[in-house]
Amino acid sequence: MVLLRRWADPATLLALIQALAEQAPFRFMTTRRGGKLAAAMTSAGASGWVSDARGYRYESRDPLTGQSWPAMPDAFLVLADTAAAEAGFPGFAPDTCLINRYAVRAGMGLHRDGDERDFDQPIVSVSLGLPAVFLVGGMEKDEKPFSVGLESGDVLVFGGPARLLFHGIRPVKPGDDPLFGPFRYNLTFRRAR
DNA sequence: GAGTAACC
DNA sequence: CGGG
Repeated sequence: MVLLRRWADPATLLALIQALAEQAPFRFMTTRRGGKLAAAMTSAGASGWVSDARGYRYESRDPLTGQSWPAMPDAFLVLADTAAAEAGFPGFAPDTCLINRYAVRAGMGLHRDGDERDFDQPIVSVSLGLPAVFLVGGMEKDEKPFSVGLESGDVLVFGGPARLLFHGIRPVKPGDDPLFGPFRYNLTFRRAR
C-alpha cells in the first residue's frame, strides 16, 4: 500500500464531481439485510458499484435513472493511472470510479473491496474535503486495524498483497472544508471487469 | 455482505 | 467504558 500525500488537486476534482452528480445523483444504498450504508454514493465509468436487497455487484446502468453511468472524465483516468504507476502498478486502466460522500459522523466499517474480477489490478483511492481516520486491517476481518490520517488530496494505492486488506473509515468529525464544506469525498478507481 | 445494537 |  502506497500513500501519496497531497497528490491530487481537490479544486479540479470538485468541479468534476459536481458535474457527474447532476447525471447520476448521490444516493444511499441498502445492504442485503436492509441496513443502510452511511456514505452516499454514485459512480462513473462503464459500470458502477451497486448494493441493494439482491447484494453487491457492478451494474452497467444506474438503477436510479435507468441510464448508463456518466463517462469517466479524462482527468480521472489520468490521475488514477499516474498514481498507480507512481506506486509501482503501470498500465492501470480503471473502468469505474465509485464516489463516496461522507457527511459529518458518517463512517464505514471494516470491509474489503472484493467484487472486482481481477485482484491483480490495484485500487486507487483519493481523499477529498474533511480529514478522516482510515483504518487498515489484515486479511481477516477480525484482525485489529491500525489508523492512518487522511487529508484532502491524499491518494492511497492498494495493490499487490495489500489489494484485499480489510479497511474502513472512522466517523468523520465535524468540520468545514474550504472547498467541500461539511463533507468528505472519496474516489475509488477500480478495474471491475 | 460496506448495516446496527444488545449484552457480557 | 471498550472490546468481543
